[in-house]
Amino acid sequence: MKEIEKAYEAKQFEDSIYKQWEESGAFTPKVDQDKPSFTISMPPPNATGTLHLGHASMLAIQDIMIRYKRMQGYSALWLPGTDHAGIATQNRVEKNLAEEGKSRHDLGRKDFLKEVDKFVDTSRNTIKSQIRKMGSSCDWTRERFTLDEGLSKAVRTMFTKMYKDGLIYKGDRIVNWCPRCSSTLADDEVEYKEVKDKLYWLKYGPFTLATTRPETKLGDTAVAVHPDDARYKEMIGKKYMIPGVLGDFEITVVADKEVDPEFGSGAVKVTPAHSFTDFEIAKRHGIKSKSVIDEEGKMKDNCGKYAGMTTTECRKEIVKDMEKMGLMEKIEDYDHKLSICYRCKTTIEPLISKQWFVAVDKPVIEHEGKMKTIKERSIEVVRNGEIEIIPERFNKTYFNWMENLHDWCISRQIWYGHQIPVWYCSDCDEEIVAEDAPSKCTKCDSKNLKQDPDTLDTWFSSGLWTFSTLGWPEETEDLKYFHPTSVLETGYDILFFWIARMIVMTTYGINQIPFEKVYLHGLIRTRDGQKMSKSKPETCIDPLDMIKQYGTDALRLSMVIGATPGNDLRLYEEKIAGYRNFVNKIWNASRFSLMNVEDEHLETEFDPKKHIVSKADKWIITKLQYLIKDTTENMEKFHFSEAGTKIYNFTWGELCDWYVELSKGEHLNPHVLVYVLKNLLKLLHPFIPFVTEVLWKNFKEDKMLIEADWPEFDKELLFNTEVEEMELLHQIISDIRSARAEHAVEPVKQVHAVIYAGKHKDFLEEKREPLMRMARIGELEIFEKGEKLDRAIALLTPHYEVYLPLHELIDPDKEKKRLEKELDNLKGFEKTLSGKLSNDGFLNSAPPEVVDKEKRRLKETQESLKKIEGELAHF
RNA sequence: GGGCGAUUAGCUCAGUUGGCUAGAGCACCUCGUUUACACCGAGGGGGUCGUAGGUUCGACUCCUACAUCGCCCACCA
Repeated sequence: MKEIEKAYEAKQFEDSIYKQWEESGAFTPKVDQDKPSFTISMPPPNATGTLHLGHASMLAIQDIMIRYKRMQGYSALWLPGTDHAGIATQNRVEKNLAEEGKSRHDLGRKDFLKEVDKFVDTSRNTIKSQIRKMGSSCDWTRERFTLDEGLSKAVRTMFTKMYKDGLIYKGDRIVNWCPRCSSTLADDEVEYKEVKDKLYWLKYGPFTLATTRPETKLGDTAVAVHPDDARYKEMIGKKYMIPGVLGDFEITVVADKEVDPEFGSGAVKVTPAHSFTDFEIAKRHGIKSKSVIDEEGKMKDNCGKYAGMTTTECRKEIVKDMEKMGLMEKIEDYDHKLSICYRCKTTIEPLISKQWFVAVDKPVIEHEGKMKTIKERSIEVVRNGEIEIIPERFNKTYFNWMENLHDWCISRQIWYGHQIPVWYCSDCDEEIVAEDAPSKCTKCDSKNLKQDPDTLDTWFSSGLWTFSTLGWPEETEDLKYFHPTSVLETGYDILFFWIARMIVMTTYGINQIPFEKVYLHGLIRTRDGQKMSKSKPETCIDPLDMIKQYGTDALRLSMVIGATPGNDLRLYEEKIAGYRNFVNKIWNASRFSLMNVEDEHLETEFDPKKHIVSKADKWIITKLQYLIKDTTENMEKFHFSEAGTKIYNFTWGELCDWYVELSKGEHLNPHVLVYVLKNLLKLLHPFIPFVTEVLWKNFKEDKMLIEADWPEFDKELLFNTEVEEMELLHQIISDIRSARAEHAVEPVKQVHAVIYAGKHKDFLEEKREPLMRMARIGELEIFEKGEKLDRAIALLTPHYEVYLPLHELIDPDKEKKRLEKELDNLKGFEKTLSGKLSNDGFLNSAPPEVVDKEKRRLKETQESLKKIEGELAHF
């Protein structure tokens, strides 16, 4: 007999349980050649972030996978870490400085970075403790940070390797420039915003042409037309002087297929320095470029009176001036998409600048005797199934993105991050690339060396994540044993940002795939499908707040059940509360059991031959076996929602509603109760680790649940005959309860029941006790068969007939109506079935077992029909 | 412009290679202090499965269009 609290209070237990797990070493797998390994690299949250639902759901899903595999006997490693998130973090610190009226330039690079480190150190601890709150069973002894010693070394090593392979080059190229961040952005770091803008029609020498950016006219060097456009055929290749606000300037007319003759006037002004398309056109035709916008988004000195203005100011002025000069034909309203910075939403200025790039179309990887580009190799590993993406439909998205990949700009003009490992000699201009800072110039021995001031794109280091965290470039035991990792689990929103780059960097860098499977989860949304956004706090659910109120287990379940890979999930508080109720239900099922169990029951090992006694035992044991089978299969297929739902239904609908209820009478069998419960706790543990571990402590086991063995399906423990019988019992009880309610028989009232049970007579006789108790029967008579009773409720099925002779309590009209309704129902069913069975097509084409089933059902329906018709004849 | 997803009860969603008269949770209605749990129990109402065709003996499930909503990608100035 145990004393257990009436309700489960999560916050009383969670922190101490987590501590016990961590201290037990269960999170820290060993390199063990006798065991298979299972590895997940945790997508590193930003070091300065705080836990949001996105993290919470990823942690829940990954923890489920890891705990499951750990219980199955794998050496299961879940490697945690944090990302320095260069631009994001630097922005945060700069913002803090701005409040003190300072800029990063006031501090200088060295002191500014000290400031950032200080900030990161404290906020990293915040996110780490929040990861623990979710119950994440990750190995903190192997925790990494993208900017720590080892990873920085990995970054420099990879950069050097790529440089030597000619994969990294420096070039003047047009880039996405964020004037606010003062940095370049990769193509996929650019977002688009719908804006209502103007389309300006300019009188442009012999042309009229449309543009959204009249200020870039100052940088125009060409006009492009479609090669087949008859209107401009004569002009191709010629040069024209164009009148402008700063005087005439010269342009060349070029023909290019990119130009859409349908749009505007069919002629495009070309500003190679400030437009991606124009840059490409100019390159194709050998046109020079003229740069007129600087890195602060202001007009350059070569812009006369407009010099120093922002592009927006300049646009206003220049439009005014053009109108004065009669150069403006008309201005139309125009909707288009503006490129903005994904971090700060500032308008992007495309401009030409000297940057570092990764060449994606250069064949450098030797694979099966062929030289392949990183692009080709990255596509290949997914196409040939070495890497499997779940759900599969994202393959298409991945291929499409990869195929259209341009050279990747990896330099960023910020201070926080991995500084590019390139040094320039001030004396001889030599460029030295090295893993470690050189002490002197390799060419002229000069000690006047200056490191490239730029840092690397954050995704460069995260691209190495799966192997750099395991010790690369050292050939560590961990690396050999745990890599390639098993599953990479993350949101589909960073398929390109991160997953694609890991595939690129790993297949090239160490000639391995980074992971075997990619599991993509969806976004968590509000109840009405909105994105939760920080700018609208009322739409956000704070996971930490939910944990406080409902417990981590409830939160985890609410994010896993109902979620399918790649699809978004709507989450709301009632849902979490619902799963808190479930957690309490399992708590109370255990509480009931432990109240009815002695120490000896807990101490003896379960012996099916000795301990399985009743048909009820056989029924629940069989159901448990099927549950074990289903759950294992679903876990293997990553169907976590399905697995969770089935365990939920078993726990509530079968164990609690029936087996525990049966146990309140003469069927109490502590051995089976303990056996079922223990197995159930194991199955539930990956989903709701805390409550299951707390309960486990009552079962006198040496090991903690986290280290227990996953249950195995045992087909010796299937008792299908008993299952059928027990389900008949459930049916009778439910039927009687239903009939009582319909006739408004008070729940406390004990009724008289007569059952004609046919071949089930002995079985029901055996189950007399629960039948009477659970259906509230005072006097029960069971016969094989007998006469119909008058003034009684009649429950008529092919397997049994139940009469409840309630005499004066029965309203004959009501009973007649009830029977008629059922009759209608059955007649409809009969029609469907006999229709099917008189159809030759069905009989010939359907599989025999389906035909048999329908035949059986028709027979049963007809039997019921006959009985009810007979009954109705008496009214 | 291209691609993808969703559309099932008032709400949120299941429905696994086509085969019970379509299920669950929440909400709603009726009843309830029976040996864990009111974070509970018993019972109940509620759906022409977005629309229109097609394939099939049989379609929520497969195919084709369309509609609505949402997402992603793309250099239309």
